[in-house]
Amino acid sequence: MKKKLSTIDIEPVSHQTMADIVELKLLAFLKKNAFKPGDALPKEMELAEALGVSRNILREALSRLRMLGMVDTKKRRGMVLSSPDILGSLEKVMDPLIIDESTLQDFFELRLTLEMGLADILFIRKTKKDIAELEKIALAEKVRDKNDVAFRIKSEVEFHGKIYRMTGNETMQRFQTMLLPIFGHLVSIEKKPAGGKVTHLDLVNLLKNGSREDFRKGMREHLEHHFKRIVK
Amino acid sequence: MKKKLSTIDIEPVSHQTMADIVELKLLAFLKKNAFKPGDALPKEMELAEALGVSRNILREALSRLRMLGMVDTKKRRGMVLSSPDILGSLEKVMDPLIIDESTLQDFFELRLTLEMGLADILFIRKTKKDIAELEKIALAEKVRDKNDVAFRIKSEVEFHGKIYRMTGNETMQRFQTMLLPIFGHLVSIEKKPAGGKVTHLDLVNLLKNGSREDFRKGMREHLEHHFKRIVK
DNA sequence: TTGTTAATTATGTACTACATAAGTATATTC
DNA sequence: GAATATACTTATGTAGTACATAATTAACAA
Repeated sequence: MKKKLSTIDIEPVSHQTMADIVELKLLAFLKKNAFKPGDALPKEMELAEALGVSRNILREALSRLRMLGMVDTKKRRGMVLSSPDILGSLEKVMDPLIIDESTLQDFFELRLTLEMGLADILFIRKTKKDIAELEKIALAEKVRDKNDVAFRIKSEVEFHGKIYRMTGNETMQRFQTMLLPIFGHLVSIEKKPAGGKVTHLDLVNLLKNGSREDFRKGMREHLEHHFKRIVK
Repeated sequence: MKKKLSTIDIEPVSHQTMADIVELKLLAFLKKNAFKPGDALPKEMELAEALGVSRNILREALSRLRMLGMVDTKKRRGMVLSSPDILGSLEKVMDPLIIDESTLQDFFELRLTLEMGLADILFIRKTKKDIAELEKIALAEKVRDKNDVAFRIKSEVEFHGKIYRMTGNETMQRFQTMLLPIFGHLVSIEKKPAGGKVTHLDLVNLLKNGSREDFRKGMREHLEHHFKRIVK
Protein backbone atom coordinates (compact mmCIF):
# COMPACT_ATOMS: atom_id res chain seq x y z
CA MET A 1 0.00 0.00 0.00
CA LYS A 2 3.00 2.21 0.49
CA LYS A 3 3.16 4.75 -2.27
CA LYS A 4 6.38 4.86 -4.16
CA LEU A 5 7.90 8.06 -5.38
CA SER A 6 9.10 6.40 -8.53
CA THR A 7 6.68 4.98 -11.05
CA ILE A 8 8.39 1.62 -10.83
CA ASP A 9 6.85 -0.27 -7.97
CA ILE A 10 9.75 -2.35 -6.76
CA GLU A 11 11.30 -2.74 -3.38
CA PRO A 12 14.85 -1.44 -3.18
CA VAL A 13 17.50 -3.86 -1.98
CA SER A 14 17.77 -3.80 1.78
CA HIS A 15 20.87 -2.08 3.06
CA GLN A 16 21.20 -3.68 6.40
CA THR A 17 23.91 -1.98 8.33
CA MET A 18 25.65 -3.46 11.34
CA ALA A 19 23.59 -1.23 13.62
CA ASP A 20 20.41 -2.68 12.13
CA ILE A 21 21.60 -6.20 12.72
CA VAL A 22 22.84 -5.49 16.22
CA GLU A 23 19.54 -3.84 17.07
CA LEU A 24 17.65 -6.95 16.03
CA LYS A 25 20.07 -9.19 17.85
CA LEU A 26 19.67 -7.18 21.01
CA LEU A 27 15.88 -7.31 20.78
CA ALA A 28 16.05 -11.04 20.23
CA PHE A 29 18.48 -11.37 23.11
CA LEU A 30 16.15 -9.54 25.44
CA LYS A 31 13.13 -11.60 24.43
CA LYS A 32 14.94 -14.91 24.47
CA ASN A 33 16.28 -14.39 27.95
CA ALA A 34 12.91 -13.10 29.12
CA PHE A 35 14.39 -9.97 30.59
CA LYS A 36 12.00 -8.03 32.74
CA PRO A 37 12.01 -4.33 33.52
CA GLY A 38 14.63 -3.62 36.12
CA ASP A 39 16.95 -6.41 35.08
CA ALA A 40 20.56 -5.42 34.54
CA LEU A 41 22.11 -5.82 31.13
CA PRO A 42 25.69 -6.74 30.30
CA LYS A 43 28.18 -3.92 29.91
CA GLU A 44 28.74 -2.27 26.59
CA MET A 45 32.15 -3.80 26.05
CA GLU A 46 30.91 -7.26 26.86
CA LEU A 47 28.03 -6.93 24.43
CA ALA A 48 30.24 -5.45 21.75
CA GLU A 49 32.73 -8.27 22.07
CA ALA A 50 30.04 -10.92 22.16
CA LEU A 51 28.51 -9.47 19.01
CA GLY A 52 31.86 -8.94 17.33
CA VAL A 53 31.33 -5.29 16.59
CA SER A 54 32.93 -2.07 17.68
CA ARG A 55 31.60 -0.20 20.65
CA ASN A 56 30.51 2.48 18.20
CA ILE A 57 28.08 0.24 16.39
CA LEU A 58 26.78 -1.25 19.58
CA ARG A 59 26.11 2.21 20.91
CA GLU A 60 24.19 3.14 17.77
CA ALA A 61 21.92 0.18 18.35
CA LEU A 62 21.65 0.89 22.07
CA SER A 63 20.83 4.47 21.27
CA ARG A 64 17.82 3.23 19.36
CA LEU A 65 16.61 1.13 22.25
CA ARG A 66 17.19 4.05 24.55
CA MET A 67 15.01 6.20 22.34
CA LEU A 68 12.27 3.60 22.51
CA GLY A 69 12.60 3.74 26.26
CA MET A 70 13.47 0.08 26.41
CA VAL A 71 16.75 0.53 28.24
CA ASP A 72 17.93 3.02 30.76
CA THR A 73 21.60 3.64 31.23
CA LYS A 74 23.40 5.27 34.05
CA LYS A 75 27.05 5.90 34.34
CA ARG A 76 28.99 3.28 36.15
CA ARG A 77 25.84 1.43 37.11
CA GLY A 78 25.29 0.01 33.64
CA MET A 79 22.14 -0.58 31.70
CA VAL A 80 18.79 -1.84 32.83
CA LEU A 81 15.75 -2.88 30.87
CA SER A 82 12.75 -0.67 31.43
CA SER A 83 9.12 -0.38 30.45
CA PRO A 84 9.21 1.41 27.13
CA ASP A 85 7.12 4.42 26.36
CA ILE A 86 5.10 2.69 23.68
CA LEU A 87 3.62 5.72 22.02
CA GLY A 88 6.70 7.90 22.37
CA SER A 89 8.22 6.83 19.10
CA LEU A 90 4.88 7.11 17.34
CA GLU A 91 4.59 10.71 18.41
CA LYS A 92 7.93 11.56 16.89
CA VAL A 93 6.97 10.24 13.51
CA MET A 94 3.41 11.50 13.39
CA ASP A 95 3.94 14.31 10.96
CA PRO A 96 1.24 14.64 8.29
CA LEU A 97 3.76 16.16 5.91
CA ILE A 98 5.99 13.13 5.70
CA ILE A 99 3.46 10.36 6.04
CA ASP A 100 2.28 9.01 2.73
CA GLU A 101 -1.28 9.64 1.65
CA SER A 102 -2.55 6.11 1.97
CA THR A 103 -1.34 5.77 5.54
CA LEU A 104 -2.87 9.13 6.39
CA GLN A 105 -6.20 7.87 5.15
CA ASP A 106 -5.72 4.70 7.18
CA PHE A 107 -5.25 6.70 10.34
CA PHE A 108 -8.22 8.84 9.50
CA GLU A 109 -10.36 5.75 9.34
CA LEU A 110 -8.77 4.37 12.47
CA ARG A 111 -9.81 7.44 14.36
CA LEU A 112 -13.37 7.26 13.11
CA THR A 113 -13.49 3.62 14.09
CA LEU A 114 -12.33 4.45 17.59
CA GLU A 115 -14.84 7.23 17.91
CA MET A 116 -17.64 4.85 16.96
CA GLY A 117 -16.45 2.25 19.41
CA LEU A 118 -16.08 4.57 22.37
CA ALA A 119 -19.69 4.30 23.51
CA ASP A 120 -19.20 1.05 25.39
CA ILE A 121 -16.32 2.16 27.56
CA LEU A 122 -17.84 5.59 27.91
CA PHE A 123 -21.03 4.24 29.41
CA ILE A 124 -19.02 2.18 31.85
CA ARG A 125 -16.79 5.01 32.99
CA LYS A 126 -18.89 8.14 32.63
CA THR A 127 -19.43 10.24 35.73
CA LYS A 128 -21.78 13.10 36.47
CA LYS A 129 -18.85 15.41 36.88
CA ASP A 130 -17.39 14.57 33.48
CA ILE A 131 -20.72 14.97 31.76
CA ALA A 132 -21.16 18.37 33.36
CA GLU A 133 -17.77 19.44 32.05
CA LEU A 134 -18.58 18.14 28.62
CA GLU A 135 -21.85 20.02 28.65
CA LYS A 136 -20.03 23.17 29.53
CA ILE A 137 -17.87 22.82 26.45
CA ALA A 138 -20.88 22.16 24.26
CA LEU A 139 -22.79 25.09 25.67
CA ALA A 140 -19.93 27.47 25.07
CA GLU A 141 -20.32 26.86 21.35
CA LYS A 142 -23.85 28.19 21.30
CA VAL A 143 -22.93 31.72 22.16
CA ARG A 144 -20.21 31.98 19.56
CA ASP A 145 -20.32 32.97 15.94
CA LYS A 146 -20.55 29.84 13.85
CA ASN A 147 -18.29 31.29 11.21
CA ASP A 148 -15.41 31.78 13.60
CA VAL A 149 -13.33 28.97 12.14
CA ALA A 150 -10.54 29.10 14.69
CA PHE A 151 -12.97 28.81 17.56
CA ARG A 152 -14.92 26.05 15.87
CA ILE A 153 -11.82 23.93 15.45
CA LYS A 154 -10.68 24.61 18.97
CA SER A 155 -14.04 23.64 20.33
CA GLU A 156 -14.20 20.55 18.21
CA VAL A 157 -10.84 19.42 19.54
CA GLU A 158 -11.83 20.25 23.07
CA PHE A 159 -15.09 18.34 22.92
CA HIS A 160 -13.80 15.16 21.39
CA GLY A 161 -10.67 15.37 23.51
CA LYS A 162 -12.82 15.46 26.61
CA ILE A 163 -14.69 12.38 25.46
CA TYR A 164 -11.46 10.48 25.12
CA ARG A 165 -10.37 11.67 28.53
CA MET A 166 -13.64 10.40 29.97
CA THR A 167 -12.66 6.86 29.04
CA GLY A 168 -9.95 7.03 31.67
CA ASN A 169 -7.70 5.35 29.16
CA GLU A 170 -4.49 7.33 29.00
CA THR A 171 -3.15 5.47 26.01
CA MET A 172 -6.29 6.05 24.00
CA GLN A 173 -6.12 9.68 24.94
CA ARG A 174 -2.54 10.09 23.80
CA PHE A 175 -3.36 8.25 20.64
CA GLN A 176 -6.16 10.63 19.86
CA THR A 177 -4.02 13.67 20.57
CA MET A 178 -1.44 12.25 18.22
CA LEU A 179 -4.01 11.78 15.50
CA LEU A 180 -5.24 15.36 15.71
CA PRO A 181 -2.74 16.84 13.27
CA ILE A 182 -3.62 14.19 10.74
CA PHE A 183 -7.28 14.81 11.15
CA GLY A 184 -6.71 18.51 10.85
CA HIS A 185 -4.53 18.06 7.81
CA LEU A 186 -7.11 16.01 5.97
CA VAL A 187 -10.16 18.11 6.76
CA SER A 188 -8.36 21.43 6.34
CA ILE A 189 -9.01 21.23 2.64
CA GLU A 190 -12.75 21.06 3.10
CA LYS A 191 -14.67 24.27 3.16
CA LYS A 192 -17.98 23.05 4.49
CA PRO A 193 -18.92 24.17 7.99
CA ALA A 194 -18.79 20.54 9.02
CA GLY A 195 -21.09 19.23 11.73
CA GLY A 196 -23.96 16.94 10.92
CA LYS A 197 -27.48 17.03 12.18
CA VAL A 198 -26.45 15.91 15.62
CA THR A 199 -24.66 18.60 17.57
CA HIS A 200 -22.27 18.31 20.47
CA LEU A 201 -25.07 19.29 22.80
CA ASP A 202 -27.23 16.51 21.42
CA LEU A 203 -24.45 14.07 22.18
CA VAL A 204 -24.21 15.30 25.73
CA ASN A 205 -27.93 14.73 26.21
CA LEU A 206 -27.69 11.26 24.74
CA LEU A 207 -24.88 10.55 27.16
CA LYS A 208 -27.02 11.78 30.00
CA ASN A 209 -30.38 10.26 29.20
CA GLY A 210 -29.95 7.94 26.28
CA SER A 211 -28.73 4.39 25.98
CA ARG A 212 -25.37 3.19 24.72
CA GLU A 213 -26.90 2.54 21.34
CA ASP A 214 -28.64 5.90 21.23
CA PHE A 215 -25.35 7.62 21.86
CA ARG A 216 -23.61 5.56 19.23
CA LYS A 217 -26.24 6.37 16.63
CA GLY A 218 -25.93 10.03 17.51
CA MET A 219 -22.18 9.87 17.16
CA ARG A 220 -22.58 8.24 13.80
CA GLU A 221 -24.82 11.06 12.63
CA HIS A 222 -22.41 13.58 14.05
CA LEU A 223 -19.55 12.03 12.11
CA GLU A 224 -21.58 11.37 8.97
CA HIS A 225 -19.77 14.22 7.32
CA HIS A 226 -16.44 12.46 7.83
CA PHE A 227 -17.71 9.07 6.81
CA LYS A 228 -18.38 10.55 3.40
CA ARG A 229 -14.64 10.50 2.94
CA ILE A 230 -14.50 6.75 3.20
CA VAL A 231 -14.82 5.12 -0.17
CA LYS A 232 -15.24 1.59 -1.28
CA MET B 1 -0.30 6.20 35.16
CA LYS B 2 3.06 4.55 34.64
CA LYS B 3 3.69 2.10 37.36
CA LYS B 4 6.91 2.56 39.21
CA LEU B 5 8.98 -0.33 40.35
CA SER B 6 9.89 1.43 43.53
CA THR B 7 7.31 2.34 46.08
CA ILE B 8 8.41 5.94 45.96
CA ASP B 9 6.47 7.61 43.19
CA ILE B 10 8.90 10.24 42.02
CA GLU B 11 10.23 11.03 38.59
CA PRO B 12 13.93 10.45 38.23
CA VAL B 13 16.01 13.37 37.03
CA SER B 14 16.16 13.43 33.28
CA HIS B 15 19.49 12.40 31.87
CA GLN B 16 19.50 14.04 28.51
CA THR B 17 22.48 12.89 26.55
CA MET B 18 23.86 14.69 23.53
CA ALA B 19 22.27 12.10 21.29
CA ASP B 20 18.88 12.88 22.80
CA ILE B 21 19.34 16.57 22.20
CA VAL B 22 20.65 16.12 18.69
CA GLU B 23 17.74 13.83 17.88
CA LEU B 24 15.28 16.50 18.94
CA LYS B 25 17.18 19.18 17.09
CA LEU B 26 17.17 17.13 13.92
CA LEU B 27 13.43 16.49 14.19
CA ALA B 28 12.85 20.19 14.75
CA PHE B 29 15.14 21.00 11.85
CA LEU B 30 13.20 18.73 9.54
CA LYS B 31 9.84 20.14 10.57
CA LYS B 32 10.97 23.74 10.52
CA ASN B 33 12.34 23.50 7.02
CA ALA B 34 9.30 21.56 5.88
CA PHE B 35 11.36 18.79 4.39
CA LYS B 36 9.38 16.40 2.25
CA PRO B 37 10.13 12.77 1.46
CA GLY B 38 12.82 12.62 -1.15
CA ASP B 39 14.54 15.81 -0.12
CA ALA B 40 18.28 15.58 0.38
CA LEU B 41 19.74 16.26 3.80
CA PRO B 42 23.07 17.89 4.60
CA LYS B 43 26.08 15.65 4.97
CA GLU B 44 27.01 14.13 8.29
CA MET B 45 30.04 16.32 8.81
CA GLU B 46 28.13 19.48 8.01
CA LEU B 47 25.38 18.56 10.45
CA ALA B 48 27.86 17.55 13.12
CA GLU B 49 29.75 20.82 12.78
CA ALA B 50 26.57 22.87 12.72
CA LEU B 51 25.39 21.14 15.88
CA GLY B 52 28.77 21.30 17.53
CA VAL B 53 28.99 17.60 18.27
CA SER B 54 31.19 14.77 17.16
CA ARG B 55 30.25 12.66 14.21
CA ASN B 56 29.74 9.84 16.65
CA ILE B 57 26.93 11.55 18.47
CA LEU B 58 25.34 12.73 15.30
CA ARG B 59 25.36 9.21 13.97
CA GLU B 60 23.69 7.93 17.12
CA ALA B 61 20.86 10.38 16.55
CA LEU B 62 20.72 9.62 12.84
CA SER B 63 20.64 5.95 13.64
CA ARG B 64 17.47 6.56 15.59
CA LEU B 65 15.84 8.37 12.70
CA ARG B 66 16.96 5.61 10.40
CA MET B 67 15.27 3.08 12.63
CA LEU B 68 12.08 5.07 12.48
CA GLY B 69 12.41 5.00 8.73
CA MET B 70 12.52 8.76 8.56
CA VAL B 71 15.80 8.97 6.72
CA ASP B 72 17.44 6.77 4.18
CA THR B 73 21.16 6.90 3.68
CA LYS B 74 23.24 5.66 0.83
CA LYS B 75 26.96 5.83 0.49
CA ARG B 76 28.27 8.82 -1.33
CA ARG B 77 24.77 9.91 -2.25
CA GLY B 78 24.02 11.19 1.23
CA MET B 79 20.83 11.16 3.19
CA VAL B 80 17.26 11.70 2.10
CA LEU B 81 14.10 12.10 4.09
CA SER B 82 11.60 9.33 3.56
CA SER B 83 8.11 8.32 4.56
CA PRO B 84 8.61 6.58 7.87
CA ASP B 85 7.16 3.21 8.66
CA ILE B 86 4.86 4.48 11.36
CA LEU B 87 4.04 1.23 13.04
CA GLY B 88 7.48 -0.28 12.65
CA SER B 89 8.80 1.08 15.91
CA LEU B 90 5.61 0.12 17.70
CA GLU B 91 6.03 -3.45 16.61
CA LYS B 92 9.49 -3.61 18.10
CA VAL B 93 8.31 -2.51 21.50
CA MET B 94 5.07 -4.47 21.65
CA ASP B 95 6.19 -7.12 24.08
CA PRO B 96 3.64 -7.99 26.77
CA LEU B 97 6.43 -8.96 29.12
CA ILE B 98 8.01 -5.54 29.31
CA ILE B 99 4.94 -3.33 29.00
CA ASP B 100 3.56 -2.24 32.34
CA GLU B 101 0.21 -3.58 33.45
CA SER B 102 -1.75 -0.38 33.14
CA THR B 103 -0.66 0.19 29.55
CA LEU B 104 -1.49 -3.40 28.71
CA GLN B 105 -5.00 -2.85 30.00
CA ASP B 106 -5.19 0.35 27.97
CA PHE B 107 -4.34 -1.50 24.79
CA PHE B 108 -6.81 -4.21 25.65
CA GLU B 109 -9.54 -1.61 25.85
CA LEU B 110 -8.28 0.05 22.70
CA ARG B 111 -8.70 -3.16 20.83
CA LEU B 112 -12.21 -3.71 22.10
CA THR B 113 -13.08 -0.16 21.12
CA LEU B 114 -11.80 -0.76 17.61
CA GLU B 115 -13.69 -3.98 17.33
CA MET B 116 -16.92 -2.20 18.31
CA GLY B 117 -16.28 0.57 15.83
CA LEU B 118 -15.49 -1.64 12.88
CA ALA B 119 -19.09 -2.11 11.78
CA ASP B 120 -19.28 1.16 9.88
CA ILE B 121 -16.26 0.65 7.69
CA LEU B 122 -17.05 -3.01 7.37
CA PHE B 123 -20.46 -2.32 5.88
CA ILE B 124 -18.92 0.09 3.43
CA ARG B 125 -16.18 -2.23 2.27
CA LYS B 126 -17.60 -5.74 2.64
CA THR B 127 -17.74 -7.90 -0.44
CA LYS B 128 -19.46 -11.18 -1.17
CA LYS B 129 -16.11 -12.85 -1.61
CA ASP B 130 -14.83 -11.72 1.77
CA ILE B 131 -18.00 -12.79 3.55
CA ALA B 132 -17.75 -16.19 1.93
CA GLU B 133 -14.21 -16.56 3.21
CA LEU B 134 -15.23 -15.45 6.66
CA GLU B 135 -18.05 -17.95 6.64
CA LYS B 136 -15.65 -20.68 5.74
CA ILE B 137 -13.56 -19.88 8.81
CA ALA B 138 -16.63 -19.84 11.02
CA LEU B 139 -17.93 -23.11 9.63
CA ALA B 140 -14.63 -24.84 10.21
CA GLU B 141 -15.10 -24.31 13.93
CA LYS B 142 -18.29 -26.36 14.00
CA VAL B 143 -16.67 -29.62 13.16
CA ARG B 144 -13.94 -29.30 15.75
CA ASP B 145 -13.83 -30.26 19.36
CA LYS B 146 -14.64 -27.24 21.46
CA ASN B 147 -12.13 -28.21 24.06
CA ASP B 148 -9.23 -28.14 21.64
CA VAL B 149 -7.73 -24.94 23.07
CA ALA B 150 -5.00 -24.52 20.48
CA PHE B 151 -7.47 -24.74 17.64
CA ARG B 152 -9.92 -22.40 19.35
CA ILE B 153 -7.31 -19.71 19.74
CA LYS B 154 -6.09 -20.16 16.20
CA SER B 155 -9.60 -19.90 14.88
CA GLU B 156 -10.35 -16.86 17.03
CA VAL B 157 -7.30 -15.09 15.64
CA GLU B 158 -8.14 -16.12 12.12
CA PHE B 159 -11.72 -14.94 12.30
CA HIS B 160 -11.10 -11.54 13.81
CA GLY B 161 -8.00 -11.11 11.69
CA LYS B 162 -10.12 -11.66 8.61
CA ILE B 163 -12.57 -9.02 9.77
CA TYR B 164 -9.79 -6.50 10.08
CA ARG B 165 -8.50 -7.44 6.66
CA MET B 166 -11.96 -6.86 5.26
CA THR B 167 -11.71 -3.19 6.18
CA GLY B 168 -9.05 -2.81 3.52
CA ASN B 169 -7.17 -0.71 6.01
CA GLU B 170 -3.64 -2.00 6.14
CA THR B 171 -2.67 0.10 9.12
CA MET B 172 -5.61 -1.10 11.15
CA GLN B 173 -4.73 -4.62 10.21
CA ARG B 174 -1.14 -4.29 11.31
CA PHE B 175 -2.27 -2.66 14.47
CA GLN B 176 -4.52 -5.55 15.28
CA THR B 177 -1.82 -8.10 14.56
CA MET B 178 0.44 -6.17 16.88
CA LEU B 179 -2.15 -6.24 19.63
CA LEU B 180 -2.64 -9.99 19.41
CA PRO B 181 0.15 -10.94 21.83
CA ILE B 182 -1.23 -8.51 24.38
CA PHE B 183 -4.71 -9.87 23.99
CA GLY B 184 -3.39 -13.37 24.29
CA HIS B 185 -1.33 -12.49 27.29
CA LEU B 186 -4.26 -10.99 29.16
CA VAL B 187 -6.82 -13.69 28.39
CA SER B 188 -4.37 -16.54 28.80
CA ILE B 189 -5.01 -16.47 32.51
CA GLU B 190 -8.70 -17.05 32.07
CA LYS B 191 -9.94 -20.59 32.07
CA LYS B 192 -13.45 -20.07 30.75
CA PRO B 193 -14.16 -21.37 27.27
CA ALA B 194 -14.78 -17.79 26.22
CA GLY B 195 -17.33 -17.00 23.55
CA GLY B 196 -20.62 -15.32 24.39
CA LYS B 197 -24.05 -16.16 23.17
CA VAL B 198 -23.29 -14.83 19.70
CA THR B 199 -21.01 -17.11 17.73
CA HIS B 200 -18.76 -16.36 14.82
CA LEU B 201 -21.30 -17.90 12.51
CA ASP B 202 -23.98 -15.60 13.92
CA LEU B 203 -21.75 -12.65 13.14
CA VAL B 204 -21.30 -13.82 9.58
CA ASN B 205 -25.06 -14.01 9.14
CA LEU B 206 -25.52 -10.55 10.60
CA LEU B 207 -22.91 -9.29 8.17
CA LYS B 208 -24.80 -10.94 5.33
CA ASN B 209 -28.39 -10.13 6.16
CA GLY B 210 -28.42 -7.76 9.09
CA SER B 211 -27.93 -4.04 9.40
CA ARG B 212 -24.89 -2.19 10.61
CA GLU B 213 -26.49 -1.86 14.01
CA ASP B 214 -27.51 -5.50 14.14
CA PHE B 215 -23.95 -6.53 13.47
CA ARG B 216 -22.64 -4.15 16.09
CA LYS B 217 -25.02 -5.47 18.72
CA GLY B 218 -23.98 -8.99 17.80
CA MET B 219 -20.35 -8.07 18.13
CA ARG B 220 -21.01 -6.54 21.52
CA GLU B 221 -22.64 -9.77 22.67
CA HIS B 222 -19.79 -11.75 21.25
CA LEU B 223 -17.28 -9.64 23.16
CA GLU B 224 -19.37 -9.41 26.33
CA HIS B 225 -17.01 -11.84 27.93
CA HIS B 226 -14.12 -9.43 27.40
CA PHE B 227 -16.03 -6.36 28.44
CA LYS B 228 -16.37 -7.96 31.86
CA ARG B 229 -12.71 -7.15 32.28
CA ILE B 230 -13.33 -3.45 32.02
CA VAL B 231 -13.96 -1.93 35.41
CA LYS B 232 -15.09 1.45 36.51
C1' DT C 1 26.41 6.72 62.84
C1' DT C 2 27.43 10.38 59.92
C1' DG C 3 30.31 12.88 56.82
C1' DT C 4 34.40 13.41 53.86
C1' DT C 5 37.68 11.92 50.63
C1' DA C 6 39.86 8.99 47.33
C1' DA C 7 39.83 5.18 44.10
C1' DT C 8 37.28 2.66 40.79
C1' DT C 9 34.57 1.86 36.76
C1' DA C 10 31.05 1.96 33.08
C1' DT C 11 29.02 5.20 30.26
C1' DG C 12 29.44 9.67 27.41
C1' DT C 13 32.00 12.20 23.98
C1' DA C 14 35.67 13.29 20.70
C1' DC C 15 38.94 12.28 17.27
C1' DT C 16 41.47 9.57 13.81
C1' DA C 17 41.89 6.13 10.34
C1' DC C 18 40.45 3.34 6.89
C1' DA C 19 36.94 0.40 4.14
C1' DT C 20 33.29 0.59 0.96
C1' DA C 21 30.08 1.86 -2.42
C1' DA C 22 28.38 5.19 -5.58
C1' DG C 23 28.89 8.91 -8.33
C1' DT C 24 32.15 11.68 -11.71
C1' DA C 25 35.59 12.37 -14.85
C1' DT C 26 38.93 10.57 -17.94
C1' DA C 27 40.72 7.49 -21.21
C1' DT C 28 40.15 3.82 -24.59
C1' DT C 29 38.06 1.24 -28.19
C1' DC C 30 35.24 0.51 -32.15
C1' DG D 1 31.20 10.19 -31.78
C1' DA D 2 28.99 6.65 -28.85
C1' DA D 3 29.88 3.04 -25.87
C1' DT D 4 32.75 0.85 -22.71
C1' DA D 5 36.39 0.57 -19.44
C1' DT D 6 39.34 2.81 -15.98
C1' DA D 7 40.77 5.74 -12.41
C1' DC D 8 39.38 9.22 -9.18
C1' DT D 9 36.55 11.33 -5.75
C1' DT D 10 33.53 11.52 -1.91
C1' DA D 11 30.12 10.53 1.81
C1' DT D 12 28.78 6.93 4.56
C1' DG D 13 30.06 2.60 7.37
C1' DT D 14 33.09 0.56 10.78
C1' DA D 15 36.99 0.17 14.04
C1' DG D 16 39.92 1.74 17.50
C1' DT D 17 41.94 4.90 20.94
C1' DA D 18 41.71 8.41 24.37
C1' DC D 19 39.80 10.94 27.86
C1' DA D 20 35.77 13.24 30.54
C1' DT D 21 32.18 12.38 33.73
C1' DA D 22 29.23 10.63 37.11
C1' DA D 23 28.03 7.04 40.27
C1' DT D 24 29.55 3.44 43.25
C1' DT D 25 32.56 1.55 46.65
C1' DA D 26 36.03 1.77 50.13
C1' DA D 27 38.68 3.90 53.37
C1' DC D 28 39.01 7.18 56.77
C1' DA D 29 37.80 10.94 60.14
C1' DA D 30 34.75 13.41 63.33
